[in-house]
Amino acid sequence: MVTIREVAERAGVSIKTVSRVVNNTAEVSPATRQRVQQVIAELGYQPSSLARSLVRGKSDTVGVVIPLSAHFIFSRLFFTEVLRGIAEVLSDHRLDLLIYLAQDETPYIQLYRQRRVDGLILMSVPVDDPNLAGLLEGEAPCVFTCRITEHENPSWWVDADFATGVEQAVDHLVSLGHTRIGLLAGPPNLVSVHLRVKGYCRALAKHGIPVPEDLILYDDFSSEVGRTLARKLMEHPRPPTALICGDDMMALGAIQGVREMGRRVPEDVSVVGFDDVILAAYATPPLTTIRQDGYEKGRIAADLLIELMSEASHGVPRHVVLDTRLVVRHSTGPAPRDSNLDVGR
Amino acid sequence: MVTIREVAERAGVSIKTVSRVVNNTAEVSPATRQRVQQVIAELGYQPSSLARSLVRGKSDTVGVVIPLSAHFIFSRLFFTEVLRGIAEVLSDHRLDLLIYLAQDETPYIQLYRQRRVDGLILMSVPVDDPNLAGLLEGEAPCVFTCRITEHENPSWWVDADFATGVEQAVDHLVSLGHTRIGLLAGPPNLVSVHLRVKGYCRALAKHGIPVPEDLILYDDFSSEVGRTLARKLMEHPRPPTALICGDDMMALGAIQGVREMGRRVPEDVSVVGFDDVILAAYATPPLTTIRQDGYEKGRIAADLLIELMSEASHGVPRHVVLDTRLVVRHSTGPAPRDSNLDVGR
DNA sequence: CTGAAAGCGCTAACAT
DNA sequence: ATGTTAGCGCTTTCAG
Repeated sequence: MVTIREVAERAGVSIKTVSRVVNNTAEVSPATRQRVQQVIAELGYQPSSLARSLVRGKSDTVGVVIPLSAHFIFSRLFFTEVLRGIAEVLSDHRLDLLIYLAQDETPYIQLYRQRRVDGLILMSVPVDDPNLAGLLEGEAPCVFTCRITEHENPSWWVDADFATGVEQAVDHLVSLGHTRIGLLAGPPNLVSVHLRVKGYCRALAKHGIPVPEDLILYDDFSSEVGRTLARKLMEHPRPPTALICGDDMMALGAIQGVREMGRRVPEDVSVVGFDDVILAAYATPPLTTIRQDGYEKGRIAADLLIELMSEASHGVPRHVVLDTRLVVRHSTGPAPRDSNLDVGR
Repeated sequence: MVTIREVAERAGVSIKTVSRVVNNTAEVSPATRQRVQQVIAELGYQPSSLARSLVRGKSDTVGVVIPLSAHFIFSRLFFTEVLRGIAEVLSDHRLDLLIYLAQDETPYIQLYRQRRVDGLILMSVPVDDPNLAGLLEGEAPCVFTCRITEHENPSWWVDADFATGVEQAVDHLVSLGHTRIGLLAGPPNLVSVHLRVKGYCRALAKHGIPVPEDLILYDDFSSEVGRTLARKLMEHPRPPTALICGDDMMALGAIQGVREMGRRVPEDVSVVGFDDVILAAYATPPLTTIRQDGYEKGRIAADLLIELMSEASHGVPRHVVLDTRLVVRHSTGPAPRDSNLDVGR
């Protein structure tokens, strides 16, 4: 590896002068500058980012922590979109992006303690994450791409308005005549899942429909789980005529499960997804879903972190709530005529 | 930030002893060890990875270079699968993963020159990438997840057997009675695209079908392009009855384009994709496609790199060719009866 | 405009 | 078993 010292020797100057040329700092006589630059080119010298970071006390790297199993995350297309947003903004700011898969209970905060990164972006942190305590005490600059509690807290975050999103879905279904609406909410240790349930209850109440506790199911986001839960609900004595799912993969699985039980989508059962990942539009039938903009979420998360890192005083916590939007496609339709005849039984 | 010096002072030992405890090297008396460990815990000390890397001369980080626009890459689901494979293996080896978006002509090799990473994994490098020269001279340990030339060269790589993959597709279509088969190959600056064309020609020859040069189209992998090219081919005086596409997104777009021109899939036109990303199975109709295992590709790439980095002598170049497999779903069917009646006109 | 020296936080010889 | 001394490659005072 070519070092600054070799360049200095070869150019007949001190290392400091080379440093000045490289960093374009202070004035160096044009002649010297040119000579140094020439040697740099000849030798293919590149300053060691390690040494530089060490002395400057920052790594110019941001860690994106994915605190779930890799398989799980990468199969959630939505995260890919968030990642794209993050990657673009970071790249624009010449910040490097370190992906960190935090399996199990990895104390990923060490990434910062070790100064491997200057800040952290946390994707999908569950409420019971053991790192949360330290993070909330402001140990490291970090922003979350999800809320981590429903109460006020000093964290910086971007998140979608899940409650309103689900409410939009319920409104849509009710307008189609549905009154038995199931909810495959997602894993219970995510705030966003609570919010989905909250929106669901709020919307039903608004329409004067009692909340059917037995139609609210919790489990991981995955098509397999969606399939299983949908089958289960279809076996209910009074099965729902519509299903709202925590994410699109779950919805796709649910469609499959519904069909396996001999029902059609959307003629017999309507299905709504969440996220509007690329898959949704291409599905069979194209999926009605609640859109949240992952790319934008990622961009904002990165912007927030950059702002946070630049403040010496970690300022007042900021958070951004992103709107959701119902995208109506073909997995939802009018409630079947006779679906509510058995109400009185 | 807590440094080794503070720990040493507080524990009343030298920094070297602390170092020994942290690295579990040499023998330290149990009493001392325990005292030091206690202080470390109290102070929440974590060794600076920066300083450590600097002195050890390696960063324990691998760079994954994505030398195309972020949007393009992230919309190619296949890369997400490769990334998952890479991430898992790296994580198992306690190697960090740096994502680098190399827009335009970024000299990404500097990541290594600056010792920011110990090695590079390169995704989808076009033949005209200006960094290739340096890379092939062995400037940095690197492995490619694609071939970069069709000839022998000293690079390490994993890649799928594209030629055979497309050949499998042609065989399938011919067995269904198709003789006019179009190819939406992909961007012309990718070796894998040349190989697709090669397999296509080889297979047609095998079946005694002349190669229809005007049915081979080159352009980026994207559903939009797939749509446009498919429409174009449908306007051909003797349109193909089957389309083989360079990847699944392109195939999905092609299905759309075919439909827009008033033809049905697969009754009038059969469409085959490539990759078998998760989307393929959920599409309408479910897509017949040539499967390549991205996850495996990623894992192997990472394994190869780890092997390469551990060899002082950069050994003999290794490469791995992955099998492809035709997955028949519902986007392909028998050639329409009268499709070849106009052969003699 | 340029250089000498100190030191970022750590590890690795080489003592003791 | 433990400490001292040099650096790793760079930037930063502070002089010249």
